[in-house]
Amino acid sequence: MPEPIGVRRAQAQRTRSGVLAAAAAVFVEQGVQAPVRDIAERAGVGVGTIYRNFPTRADLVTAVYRHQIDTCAALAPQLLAESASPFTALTGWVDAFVEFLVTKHGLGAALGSDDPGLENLHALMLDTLVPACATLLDACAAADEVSPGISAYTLMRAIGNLCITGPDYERADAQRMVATLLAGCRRAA
Amino acid sequence: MPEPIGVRRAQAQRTRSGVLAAAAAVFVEQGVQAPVRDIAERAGVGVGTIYRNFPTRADLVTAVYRHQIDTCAALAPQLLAESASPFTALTGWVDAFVEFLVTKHGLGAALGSDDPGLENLHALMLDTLVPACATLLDACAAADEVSPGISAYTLMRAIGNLCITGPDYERADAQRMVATLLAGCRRAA
Amino acid sequence: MPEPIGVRRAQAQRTRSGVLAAAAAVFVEQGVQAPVRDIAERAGVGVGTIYRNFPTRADLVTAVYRHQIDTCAALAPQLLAESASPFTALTGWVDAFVEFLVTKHGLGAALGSDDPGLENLHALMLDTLVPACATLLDACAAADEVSPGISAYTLMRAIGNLCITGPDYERADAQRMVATLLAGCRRAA
Amino acid sequence: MPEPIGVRRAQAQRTRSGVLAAAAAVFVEQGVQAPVRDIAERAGVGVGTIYRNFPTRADLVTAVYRHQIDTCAALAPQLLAESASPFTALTGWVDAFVEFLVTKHGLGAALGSDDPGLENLHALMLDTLVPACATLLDACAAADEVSPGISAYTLMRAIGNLCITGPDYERADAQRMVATLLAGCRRAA
DNA sequence: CATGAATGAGTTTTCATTCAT
DNA sequence: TATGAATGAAAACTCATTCAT
Repeated sequence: MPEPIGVRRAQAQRTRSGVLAAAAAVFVEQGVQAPVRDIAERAGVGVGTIYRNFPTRADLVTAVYRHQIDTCAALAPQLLAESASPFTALTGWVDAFVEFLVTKHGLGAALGSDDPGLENLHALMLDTLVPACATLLDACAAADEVSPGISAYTLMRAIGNLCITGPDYERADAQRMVATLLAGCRRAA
Repeated sequence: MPEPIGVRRAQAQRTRSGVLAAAAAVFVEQGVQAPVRDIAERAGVGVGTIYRNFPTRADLVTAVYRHQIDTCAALAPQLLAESASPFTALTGWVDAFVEFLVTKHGLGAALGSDDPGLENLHALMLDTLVPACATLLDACAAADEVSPGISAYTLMRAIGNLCITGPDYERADAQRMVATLLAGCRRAA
Repeated sequence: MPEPIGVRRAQAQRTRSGVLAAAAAVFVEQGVQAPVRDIAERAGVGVGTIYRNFPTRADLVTAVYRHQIDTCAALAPQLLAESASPFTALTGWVDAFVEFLVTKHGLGAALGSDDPGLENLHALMLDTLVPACATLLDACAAADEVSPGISAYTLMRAIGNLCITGPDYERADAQRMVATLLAGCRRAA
Repeated sequence: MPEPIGVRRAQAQRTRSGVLAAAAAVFVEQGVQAPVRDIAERAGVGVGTIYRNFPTRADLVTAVYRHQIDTCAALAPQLLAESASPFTALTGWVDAFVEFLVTKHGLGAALGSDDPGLENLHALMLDTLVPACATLLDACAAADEVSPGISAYTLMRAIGNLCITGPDYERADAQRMVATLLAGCRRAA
């Protein structure tokens, strides 16, 4: 009774999705360094399955955040088109980015980490988020709203760092500091 | 003459200093979570010596940074007295703080960590650095140079985070972003 | 057919049994505080396997002795039914208990230990062996063959202690002393 | 200024006594396996001093208990002379022995241990306590008060074991069980 | 393809013991 | 002789990773 290939593939995809959802949840609770076993248990699969689908931890981390990263990137042109000024668009976009970061405990640290295994995530950022942010920054610079000397990458790393929360420095604090940083960018213009 | 205490004490002090130096170096390379054994090897001592002098990792981390923290704190009143304006003093102090942070890779992360073993370091900051910074912030607020809504603690955590460096986000980037953050504080005034 | 579960489970069971056998042997030689690594080596498994199957030392100790403890407990009602007098039944049961103890060097000490990790074993005794012994003691007391003032728990602890053997105080000595203790119980009646 | 030898020797003796007192106290609290450092701290000396005076742990343990052992041994002929019957003398002597054992937590276990380092203590028992006890036992046997088949050594080991106390099996329980054992000896006569 | 038992390297931590002073 | 800093072997425990089924 040879199974139709499509069924298998669909099942495999479901497994993969389950792992991603579990990993996302565990990352929120424990950070991206959480034990593989915890993720496997949460997903209801064996650890082997995790390793099959995501040979390295970075692969898993990357996959977990790829969709949200893409969504975030896509927001840039949309905001630019809708907003009254480029800086307003930038502000809106950064708000969304921050929201993304503070919801995923540990990702900020992951972005700032020099763990060689997290290169993929870095690459993903460089390839999608940085250009998106750069578009906005360039528009702001063109409108003379921010200094042209600030690179999108550096700004995003800074924002990523500011979003590393903890006791006595929580979500709201991170949001305020990022807003302050943006204000500093504008003033520099 | 049961013992020439002075000699022994001097030797012990030398050992202790050697451990501190080794730990500082290893922290720069590997962060404050570096294996105790690595520090012992670098210091040329047994692990037991580390544990004798610094029973917990936090004790070691704290000791490594205590002197510089104290120095940094002492700088605040001095700058306030010398500077043309409170904000200039604040800027100068933050420069020194950043210098301290970027030199000690991993300390920024340590400050932001919720690792229970790092409470001592937290306490040290709260007890010395935060009041020093608060003095400057209060002076700035009194001179209407910054918004009164920014707490010294939050600002320092933010600066600490901004100083988590890595590939493509290095010392100079951190310094620029901190300056931008400060500019944002001023603008808010 | 994602997995032939039965085979795996059987193998796991075999591993578990092997660990139990190895632990039993090592306990005889070194006592229940023997290094985990020694047990792992004797069993031909990694230490991780021990920890997987028996997260705490107490879990392992308990598992090693559970079967024999249950068997011993089950003997009590049987002997009571078969024997000419309650005291004869008690004597027979204590013989079996002693046999159990002297075969497992170190268990007597384990029973007497206040090591918090051995609570499980204590609990196991209290839940199974003590009631079994109490049944016999009560019957003896009812028949006026022993003094009613002796608690089953205390008697078993005493017997456990008497069974801590060593050079110049071996199995036969322990047996004789336990018999003497029992004789003392009877005399008190 | 050459010190008079006698002064030095007296000082050394004082040190030795202090160590013995400290060791006795620590043994009561932690058992004879207590860390050497704890004893040194309690005695207010360095660990080196302990090792100088008592190269092995057994030397220390033995020295700690030697005086009391001697005292206990000396009690035997005295009780035999004073008592109405040999068995009464034996009972009194055993009471004293038990008192000695239950006051020194861990000594009972030490007596029963096959730790090769505790041979000295064993030897001390064999040389002093066993003969003392044997005198009493022999007298009892001669008076037909106990069975002649019980060796003093075995009886003392048994008593030592019965005196290993712990939670739920305390001093009073040990005393009762020892009394029961003695009763058993008598009955056997 | 999925499973999860097994592995063992890596880390922390404790303490007996030594030895320079 | 006394000191106690230093040592390092020993033991516990964790978790990433492999692989037989």
